[in-house]
Amino acid sequence: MDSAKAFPISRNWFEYYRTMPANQELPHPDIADVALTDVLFALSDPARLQIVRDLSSGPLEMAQCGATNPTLPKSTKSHLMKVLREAGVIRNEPRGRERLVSLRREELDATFPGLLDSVLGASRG
Amino acid sequence: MDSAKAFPISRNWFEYYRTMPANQELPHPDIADVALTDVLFALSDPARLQIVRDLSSGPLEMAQCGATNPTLPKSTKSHLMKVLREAGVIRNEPRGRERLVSLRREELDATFPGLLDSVLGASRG
DNA sequence: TCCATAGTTCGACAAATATCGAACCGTTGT
DNA sequence: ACAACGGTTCGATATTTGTCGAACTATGGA
Repeated sequence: MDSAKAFPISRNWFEYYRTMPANQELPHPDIADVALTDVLFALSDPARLQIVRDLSSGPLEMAQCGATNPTLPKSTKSHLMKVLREAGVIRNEPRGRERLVSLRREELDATFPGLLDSVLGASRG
Repeated sequence: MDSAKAFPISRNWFEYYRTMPANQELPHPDIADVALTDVLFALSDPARLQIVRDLSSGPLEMAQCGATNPTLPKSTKSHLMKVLREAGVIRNEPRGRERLVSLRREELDATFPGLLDSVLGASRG
């Protein structure tokens, strides 16, 4: 009876292992499937935009990304990454215990020419 | 006592005339006060982006803007315009009984070089 | 003078997003 | 082995944003 307690809230073994993968491959959308409005929305949040700026000079391990915001709860940060990832803006791949995050720059440039450049080039936030 | 009924819901004369101007000047933000994220957010909605595209070839009277969406309630449309206006993307000025809507292209280009071009140039939505 | 028109604001409600602790897992160092 | 670490997912809650009818107004024309 307490076997239910062994697994997370109201979830069987199958669903459990299907929905709780840590440090595993995360789904990335095909760039052909992302809409311009998705990208614009992902970039429209200051915290997310800051992450993108941090990544503009190269890939980073996730820990160094929001270095500007050291008190940011990790679940929140993870969520920001998720929005960016699902919008096709960043790639997030497991690297041992950590995760390497990078901009999907080439793909974005090919699909939305000049967009990332103008956003990153803007002096004001 | 029924003088209260003469004016809209629970509002005195002063507030009434302060908050209910139709076909009057609407406030436009100084371009120096708009953040990049505000612009990106305004453009991140398909309906709003469509309006911006409609305006890319020149000012339009409001009625011709969302011509793609003829069933759109006017209050909704007005709201879309408000978001774009408050983000500094469009100008909305009274023109007799109607309103002339236009892109604040020069100002935006000067402040966020290349942004509008890349967004309008994108083939995909 | 009166009416139809274009468009804003309000107000209430619906839907999408954000926030963050708790639970959890694989990796790595000890 | 095992505990600390980095990071995701869940679930609940708070906040923002979207939707749209109703009320309202100035304008322009009949």
